[in-house]
Amino acid sequence: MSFKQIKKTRIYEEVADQIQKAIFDGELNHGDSLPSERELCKVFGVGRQAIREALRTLSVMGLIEINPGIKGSVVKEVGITQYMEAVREHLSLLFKVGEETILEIMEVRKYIELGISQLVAQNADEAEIDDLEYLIGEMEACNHDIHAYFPLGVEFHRKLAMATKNQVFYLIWNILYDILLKGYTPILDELFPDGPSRLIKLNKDVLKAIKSKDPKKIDRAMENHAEKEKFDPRILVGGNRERALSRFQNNIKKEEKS
Amino acid sequence: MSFKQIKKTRIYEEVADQIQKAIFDGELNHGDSLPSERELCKVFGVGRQAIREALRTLSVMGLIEINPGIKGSVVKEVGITQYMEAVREHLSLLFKVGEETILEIMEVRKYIELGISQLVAQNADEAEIDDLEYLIGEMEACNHDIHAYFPLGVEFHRKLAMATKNQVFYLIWNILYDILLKGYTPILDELFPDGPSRLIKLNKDVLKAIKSKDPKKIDRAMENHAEKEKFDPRILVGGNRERALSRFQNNIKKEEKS
DNA sequence: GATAGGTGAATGGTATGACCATACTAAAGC
DNA sequence: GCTTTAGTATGGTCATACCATTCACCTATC
Repeated sequence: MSFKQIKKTRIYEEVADQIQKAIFDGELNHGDSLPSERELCKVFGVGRQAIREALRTLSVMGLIEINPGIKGSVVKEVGITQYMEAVREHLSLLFKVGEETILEIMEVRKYIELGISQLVAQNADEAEIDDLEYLIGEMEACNHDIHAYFPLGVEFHRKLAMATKNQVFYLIWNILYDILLKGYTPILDELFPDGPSRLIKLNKDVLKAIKSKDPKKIDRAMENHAEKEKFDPRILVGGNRERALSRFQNNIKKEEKS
Repeated sequence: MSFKQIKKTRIYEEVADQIQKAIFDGELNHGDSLPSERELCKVFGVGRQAIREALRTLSVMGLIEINPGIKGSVVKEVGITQYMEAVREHLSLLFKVGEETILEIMEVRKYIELGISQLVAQNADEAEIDDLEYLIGEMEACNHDIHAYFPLGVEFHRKLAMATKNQVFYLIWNILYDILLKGYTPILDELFPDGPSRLIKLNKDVLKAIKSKDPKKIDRAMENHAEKEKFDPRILVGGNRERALSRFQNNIKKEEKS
């Protein structure tokens, strides 16, 4: 025997569900206007408060856009892109990033960036590759200023993510970077006291591997990149911050000697 | 010269922002009760409707829980886990999955699962490995029934994702699978008319590679797995559906001969 | 004394009606 | 023809009233 939910006590939910369904079923399409609140009251036979709360939830979910004035509520474009954008906005506000989360994100990023590089090798056109080369040039121009370099470095990887022509990759990359950058940015000087030259070289190696179109070379270059950019997340979020930081810097020096 | 926003015309937004800020700043913690709506009216000096809409948005965003009755509104636990869960719920309802999206998700999944497997090799304890072995046994027990096999197959990969001990991997995996499964499930018979034995073997190979703890073997096994499970997304979403399906089945036959 | 059941107070959910601020529209004035 | 102005429909807000649910407390019964 299986019983069903008797009823949905909350009217605004019922209203929201019906409108949502209409959107998914294609009865309401991107750009269409919804009836005004007062009309919806009549249509659904409920009070305006209920309608308003329903519309409010749909708005927060990113399905509709509520405009004051005569324009009213219109159905927004829905797709993974729009939704993920909304996610990203919220997410960057949303939570306190802990030590473990940073580390976990770094691990995931490693494989995401690996996938991105492989796809770029397959899908990028020449203009995009040229763009990337140009960026590397820009990086070298600001040789010893880590603050000038950093946005370029991020842009380089963002362009890579875009050149995959795969929006899911691009969006996941965005989400992960949003979180990581919040941590990186304030401590650039501490992390890279010797300037960006090391990082620039890593990027160059990655691009070179991509241009070779040899999956194995890309694997190696990305592995190296991930390895050398990784640092102890305690640098960001406390714990044995000092120790972690000096260990990281020692590692860099060792690398450079070898 | 840089001017700032003059004012926020919408009161409910202002209220929502303030409460949200209080939550992030730790003034309101997980489990705390918010004042009742009528009290909040007095505190903010606004009408109840504004308060309600503010609470509604916070509720949709997953920050608070609104309980009818004397309990009132309480602050929910916020973290990447909770947030991603909310995302997942919405996402699975949210959009029409197109041909390209499916293909893109498959590409991303390939690298996510690769990362998962590598991490599992590093982090899984024996009990978890035993669990996975047991699942393989279960799969073999339902040898020719693809419908009996399928949930086990999904569970196998879910357990893998969990055994990474990395929640970000787990959550991304969940999101991607939610979307893919909506497509797979209704067409199992067409996709795998010869039953699940092929798939079981792939899973066995993956587990074996993980147990070897050899990153290269894992790479190879996952590459193989991704390659052989991949099918033309047109099977799911139209287009040259018939052609795509028969091509997929021919590929299977070729494999089996070789 | 312990348990079952009732009672009331506080809460969120809904309805109604009024008014405001905004944005567009169309008529009026130049 | 252009600018200005008044009108109108919309979402945003407030106030009030009442309903439904929940929980805590009290009472009555065993």
